[in-house]
This record gives sequence, structure tokens and C-alpha cells, in this order.
Amino acid sequence: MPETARRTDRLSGSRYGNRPTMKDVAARAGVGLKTVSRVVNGEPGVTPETERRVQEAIDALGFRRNDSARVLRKGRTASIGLVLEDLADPFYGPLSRAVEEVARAHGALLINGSSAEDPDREQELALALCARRVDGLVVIPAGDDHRYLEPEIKAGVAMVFVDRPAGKIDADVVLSDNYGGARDGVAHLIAHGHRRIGFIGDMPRIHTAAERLRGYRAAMEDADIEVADAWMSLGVTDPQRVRRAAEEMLSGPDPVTAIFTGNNRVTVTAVRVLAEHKRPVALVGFDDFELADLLQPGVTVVAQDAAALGRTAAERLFRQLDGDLITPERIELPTRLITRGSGELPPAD
Amino acid sequence: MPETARRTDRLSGSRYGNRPTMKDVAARAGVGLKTVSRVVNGEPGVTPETERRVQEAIDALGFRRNDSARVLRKGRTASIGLVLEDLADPFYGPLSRAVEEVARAHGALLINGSSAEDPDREQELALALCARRVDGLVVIPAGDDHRYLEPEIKAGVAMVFVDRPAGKIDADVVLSDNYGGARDGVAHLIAHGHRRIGFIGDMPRIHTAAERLRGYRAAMEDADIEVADAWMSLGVTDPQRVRRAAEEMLSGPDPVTAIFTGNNRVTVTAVRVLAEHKRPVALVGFDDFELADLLQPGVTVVAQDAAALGRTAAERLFRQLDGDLITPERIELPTRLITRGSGELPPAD
DNA sequence: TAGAGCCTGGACAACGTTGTCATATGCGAG
DNA sequence: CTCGCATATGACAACGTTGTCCAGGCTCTA
Repeated sequence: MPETARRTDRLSGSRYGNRPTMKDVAARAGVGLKTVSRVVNGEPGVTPETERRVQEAIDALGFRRNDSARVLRKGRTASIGLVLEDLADPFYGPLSRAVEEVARAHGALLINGSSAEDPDREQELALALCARRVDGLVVIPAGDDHRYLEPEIKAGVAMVFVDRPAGKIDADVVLSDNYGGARDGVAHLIAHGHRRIGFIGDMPRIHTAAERLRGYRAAMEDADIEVADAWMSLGVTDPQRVRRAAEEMLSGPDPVTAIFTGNNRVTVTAVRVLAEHKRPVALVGFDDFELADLLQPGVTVVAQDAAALGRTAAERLFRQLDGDLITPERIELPTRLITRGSGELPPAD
Repeated sequence: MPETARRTDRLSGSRYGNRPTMKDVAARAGVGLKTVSRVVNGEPGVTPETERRVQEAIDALGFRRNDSARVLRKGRTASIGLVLEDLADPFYGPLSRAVEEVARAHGALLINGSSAEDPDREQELALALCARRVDGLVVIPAGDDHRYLEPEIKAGVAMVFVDRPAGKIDADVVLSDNYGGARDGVAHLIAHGHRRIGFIGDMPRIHTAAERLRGYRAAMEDADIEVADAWMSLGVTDPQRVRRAAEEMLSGPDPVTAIFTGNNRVTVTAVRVLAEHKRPVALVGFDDFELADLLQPGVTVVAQDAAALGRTAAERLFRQLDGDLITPERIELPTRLITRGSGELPPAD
């Protein structure tokens, strides 16, 4: 279809509004090209007088160094990439911000993109960032096979996976203790007298969801409670389906007296459903959220520290870049149970 | 201090894990450099057999095109920059995401950074992005003087300002109707019988804050209500100070019966304070927030559409890049009053 | 005053890619 | 059999910057 490149292609050949280059600055200041480079980079060996002339020419022309050329020459971009699931998800805001702060402290820029939970899009994004020659990549995996990144790692791109482990490759991973957190949360409900406890979570192919489910099962088993299939609802996140799932658990012949929700979004919807429900139902959610304390009752949650996840991952990334690291590691950050009322309601059957 | 460049500088000279280049691929496939380029870019004029050999070499070597070099040659980067205030602020998540979606639809990547409401940092970031030669820039201004961007615009960088207008330059701007929204919100309180209405907002040097204050004043004036100084609290956003401000308004000799809050974060803190207050106090907030409907009472808000702001701005940016635009425009998006209870409480004096 | 040494400044190649242009090859028509 | 043409391929310069290296002018000392 692309029949021999068009000659008039807007993108080819002529630059946009052709910017001044160091050569232009040099000509105007009446000095050599390299002298301009020296001034721009604050290198020593330039007379104050010469420097003044160059600076003047720079200001007059509105010159700005072309970092693409610089990168090409130096081999490093001073930028890192972040592939996450959804920038609009409140969980990733602080994470992203934390990564940015660390990058900034290291003089690097952050380029990011959302995978929308689609493995293909994750790959496309990650590779596009590699083509831009980011120095390193922080990835929140959407897929479960990351062998496609092996050539990049071999080529020297630093890489850290966050929130979920990398698939089929050996790499640094920073996680929350999803299993332990969920177990604690469910155990908390059991400690308050509940035995019929529902679980609503994401698809178990997502690592965090699977781990939280595992924690739920473990807590139940620890208490010698047999879990009924009707109590578990997996792969359910959109509000309508969460609503239906919750309503079913609450209405069957053997209704649950408490629900454990597997993430942020599910918890919020569950709160809505329970608010309409006549009988009080206990609730513990994974992930904290704003205003959880202001609801009636306050929502008890297993909180993870998104900022700490981001910060830890980014710091590890830069340690890789500094050559400090040898073996890939798996770092697990603890979660924290925050009691606010909803998780301390007694069973009402 | 940098005494003549160090010879052993890690960053200079040798590449990291020296990646294969097109030249390497060409050598391995036994073809010319340009032929590899053709295959990589899907240009026509290559025999299937040759293409196969080249593709094989690419896979074997793990080659990935170096976009920095490509950019240097082509003059365009297929990436746009976004300078916002704080990625962790829930208002900017959807905005950022919307910009990203539009960029993606145009085959561009998004590079972003947070200014943390600091004009110097905004400038530093914006210029760093320009040095990377982004094709265009979406800026949520922190400062009020953007003349420093004039050379960039002249050099052909597309530019759109969002949420707040650009300062001292003529450029495209996409805003919410802050004035009208605030006026409607306050008028709503007045319509429900309130006359002593407090206002808590950000520093008036921030455009949105100033506009919302203006809306408040206009609504009061429309109703012939004289505003007492004690009712207004400006430049106050951190929770502790908002708390104190609210408490003062509510306790004086002439306490307010309703409060209009100038943004998200202020509203949330106000909700906390009012929840502890004995007398019911009406509340309308600028900006919607999650769970506003679940609180007791639900919080009435003036909602702006963050995603629409981002989308509109990004689309305009790409229209600039396509050469479709001529005159800078100021686009104002309407706000929407969402009644949920807190704004409909009658005055209780 | 001559030679050594330092300091400033510039010429030049290289980074990896793409656009331009030239060449080689094969094929059909005259 | 030769000429012309289309098609496949490659050589080469250029993009804007930085690292290397060299030249010229200066100061300082013997």
C-alpha cells in the first residue's frame, strides 16, 4: 500500500520551523562549534568574555540543545519508562508520582503509558519505550510472559516489575504482600465471629487477584471453614457484575454475613450494594481509598502503600543503572489492616 | 569543579551492552544497510527472499531500531509532553489518561511530569521536554508567565494550555467554566434560603481559584448579599488550615449556614469538619469526587469533566500539528451541578 | 630571549538512521 | 541482438551533538 515514499511527505526532509543549531550559534557568536557546546554544557576552558558572547547568541536565536542528537552521541537518554495499567486508576497515581520523584532526583524524565490491562498493548508500549532508548523500565505487568524483554535486558536496559511479578523471566520484582494481607483481612472477619464470608475479586490470571484469593482460602482453612462455591466470585470488576455477585451471595439459602473484596473498585461498588441492604453485612476491602473513614460505617481495609511500591521499584532501577546490583530479587512490602467499623460488625443471621 | 572531563566516565564513549545496529544486521544478512532500513520500515521494493534473510538476522541479533537516531534524521519524535500539577491528584488522572488516548490514536507517546505547582519547576520541565523535541506540549500552568515558551512555539512546537490560561502569551487554552460553575453552585445555596455563605478556596493567583471566587462574589451580588470578610478564606488547601478556616466561619458571632468549597481537596476536608459539627451546614463543592454520593448526606458538587478537558486539549494539539489551525482560541467547557443532598439542606440558624 | 608548559579555541570524526541518487539485473519489444 | 525500462539493491551524505586531538598564543623561568 505505501507506494514508494511520497516526495511531499510533511514529515520528511524539511524540519519544522527549522530551529537554530549550535552551528548557527557559533556563526553568530563568531566562535567554533565546540566552544558553543562547551558553554551549553558548562564545561571549563572558556573565557568569561567568550562565554558572554555565546550566551548572547543563544538568547538571541532562542537556541535549545537537541537532546535527540545528544542521546545519539552519548548513548544514554536520562529518561525512564513506566508501563502501568491505567493512569486514571487512583491506585496508580501515587505510584506513578513516586517513580517520577525518584527519577527526578536522578535527573531523569519519566515517560509513561497505560496498557489498559492488555498484554499486547503492554508489549507494544514497552518495546516502543525501548526503541526510544529509555535507560530503564518500570513495568506493571498486564501479561504473564515477558520473554520479549530479554533482548532489551541483555542490551543493558534496567528493568523492575512492580505490583505483579514478571512472567517467565528472572527479574527484579517489587510486590505487596497480597497473600498475607488478604489472609489477615479475612482472619479479622473470622475473629469477629463470621464463618460465611464471601470473596469478590478479579480474574485469577492476574497475580495479585490470585494471591489475594489464596490468602482468603488460607484464612478460611486455618479456621476449618469449608468454602462454598457460591461464596466466591472471580473475574468480576465492573460495577454491574459486582453488584449482581454481591446480591447473589447475600440472598441465597445460605447467605454470607461478611464480604472480602479483592480491590479498590470492587470495594467501592460493594459499599454501594451494602448501603442498600437491610441486614448489616461486614466488609473488609483490599486497598485503601479516600473517604473510607467517612462512610457509615467506616470501611475497614487492608492498605498497601502505592507510593512505597513505586519508590522502591524506581530506586532499585537506578541501583541497577549504577551497576550496584547483581542478582534479581523479589521484594515484598507489608500491608496494613486499618479498622474503621465495617470489618468489626458482628454476623447478623 | 568538573576538572577536565574524566576519561573513565561511565557515561561517555562506550555504549551499554552495545546493541546491534542496522549495520550489524546488514552484515549478518549479507545485504546493504539501506535494505535493512527498508525492511524495518516496511518500505516496498524488497524481495520476499531478501526480507526473510533480513528478518532472520534481526531476530537473531535482537535488533531494535534506535528512535533517537531516527528522530534526529526525521525531525519529528511522535511524542507529546504533558506538564501537570500532580499525577497523584485524582483530578489529573483521567485528564492525563484522556490525553494519552488521543496521543495513542495519533501514534504518539506521552511524556509527562509534575510541576508540583511550582512555576520554576514547570518551566524546567517544559523546556526539558522541548529539548527532547516533543512535537507538542499540553501544559497545565503553574506559573503565570509563559513567555519563555515563545521561542519553542516559533520553532514549531504545538502548544495547548489546559485548566488554566497561559500567561502573557497568545495561545490555545481549554478551560472549564469556573466562573459560571461557581456562580451556579452558590446561587443554588441561595435558592435554598442561605444568605451567610462561606467560601474556602485556593490562592487567587491560581486562575481557577480566582474565577471561582469571582463566581461566588457574583452570585452573592446578584442576590444583594454583602459578603463579610470573615466568610472568605483564600489560599487555604492543606487539611489543617481548611479545618481551622471552616471552624472559624462556623463559630463566629455571625456563623455561616452554608459553605462553598473551591476544589476537591478542600471539599473533602470540609466534609470531615461538618461531619463533626452539631448543627447541619449546607455544602456545595467545586469538583466531583468518588463516593460523594455515598456520604451522609450526599455531597452536592459542581462537576467538571476532566477527561473532556484532556481530550479536547489533545485533539486541538494534533490539529495544530496537522496545520489545520490558525488563530489561538479559548475553549470553555461547561460544568454540571449535581445535587445529592448537602447543597439542599435548609439554613439552620 | 628562548624554551617549556598552560590555556583557549577549533577541526574533525563518530553516533545510527533515512533520503537521494546511482548501479545492477532482468525482461520485453523492436 | 540491442535498447529501453522497471525493479531491486547499495553507496553516501546529512541530521546535531560530543569526544579527541591539535594549533596557536600566552606566561613564566632560566
